[in-house]
Amino acid sequence: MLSQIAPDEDLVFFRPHEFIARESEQPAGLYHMLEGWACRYRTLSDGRRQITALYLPGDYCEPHWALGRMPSQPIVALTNVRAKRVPCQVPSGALADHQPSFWKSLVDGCERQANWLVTLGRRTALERLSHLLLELFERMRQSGLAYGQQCALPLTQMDIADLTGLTPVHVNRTLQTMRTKGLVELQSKWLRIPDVAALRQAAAISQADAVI
Amino acid sequence: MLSQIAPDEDLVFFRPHEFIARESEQPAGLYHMLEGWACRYRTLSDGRRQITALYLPGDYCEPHWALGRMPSQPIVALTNVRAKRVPCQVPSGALADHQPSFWKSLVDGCERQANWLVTLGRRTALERLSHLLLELFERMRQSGLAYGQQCALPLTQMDIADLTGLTPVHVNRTLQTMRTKGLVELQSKWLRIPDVAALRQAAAISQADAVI
DNA sequence: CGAGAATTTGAATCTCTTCAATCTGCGTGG
DNA sequence: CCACGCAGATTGAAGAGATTCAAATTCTCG
Repeated sequence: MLSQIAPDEDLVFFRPHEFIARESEQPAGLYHMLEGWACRYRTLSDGRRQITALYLPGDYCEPHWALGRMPSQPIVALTNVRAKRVPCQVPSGALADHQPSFWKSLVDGCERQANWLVTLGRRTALERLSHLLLELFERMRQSGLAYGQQCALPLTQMDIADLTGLTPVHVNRTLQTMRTKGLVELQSKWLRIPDVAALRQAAAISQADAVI
Repeated sequence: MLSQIAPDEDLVFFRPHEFIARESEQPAGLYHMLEGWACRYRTLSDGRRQITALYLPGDYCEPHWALGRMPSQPIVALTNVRAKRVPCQVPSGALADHQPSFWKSLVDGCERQANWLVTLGRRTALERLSHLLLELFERMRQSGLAYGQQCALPLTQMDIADLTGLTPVHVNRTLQTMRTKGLVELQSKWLRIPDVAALRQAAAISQADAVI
């Protein structure tokens, strides 16, 4: 009984590169991200890697587990991560008030994936990077973690390459093009978007579309 | 009362190219596919198109709608489609026996998308086509619609291009390479896979991985 | 301050795209 | 029954975007 209500009982921490979940291993619970970033990915036998999801503060990692699934792709922390662990089931009982954010997390994740399929399948390098930076800024903003037109972005260019399906070298070159055009300022893990409308145009997103 | 139990009341049909759902328009219901194929897609302003989901017999189109979402991408029939329309909510009451297949459809769709992110982001044309054909064959097989090592595949090369993020021309050339190598036989909307193991290898899928 | 990680730069190469033309299969109508 | 028309499939040649490999530079942190 006591263990059920002790608040720090379910607080967990991860260090960068530490596994939060391994493929086909029952996770210890569902993680409600409080701080830090994590990602889901797959590595092919020859080393090619693709990141398939990014978990930011406020996200559930990973809603599917509550529907009786095991992780089909590993998840690692990208930064220091602080999270609340909750039982691997759809929030109910005392946690029932979490239901809305749980379902939102699940469906948002699905829709983001559908959008990324379009980006990876049909957009150019410049469009992919624009799309990624817009999405991340918007997600940070919605979590109250953006300050004006800037926010933290704790990814290396290699992480960005694995997100966008490009090589690190090409990410670097394209980022420089974008800086030259005044589309973004990105340095030392900090992102600034001087003109959101211009970046949206570069992302080949019609003004009407949602970013996330 | 009567209308609730009349069995053909909820049977609906669509013709090729007919919209099953439009972006941001409340759909008439959830469609449980009985026969035929449909797809979800997005078109960019300059005409580039990416298909983001394929609905085959047995699939729910589209589980998200039951969780209070509107379609974020349009859905059209690719062939003649016969489907059962059910209310836009998680199956309950008299339909409660559909719950397992409903949740499975939802999570399977998510996992397929995650796999496709890897394919679009990191795999070559030959690997993408191999992956697509394997997935489709496996899904048809699980629905009892495969015969030995063959099944129907009612897609044009242009559809395949929009699924794999390639151009129709390149799909054509790559398909010929695959035919030459004896990896597939594909003609007049009919697919035959002489050697599944060989095709899996071509898809850069380790033998342990699931296809879908 | 030193060492490893991350970023930047250059040159050559390759995969895939683009544009254009031709060929094939098939249903319709004369 | 054959001609026509059209969508889909096929082929060729040239070009663009991204990759690869290698090396140099800068950053970050212990």
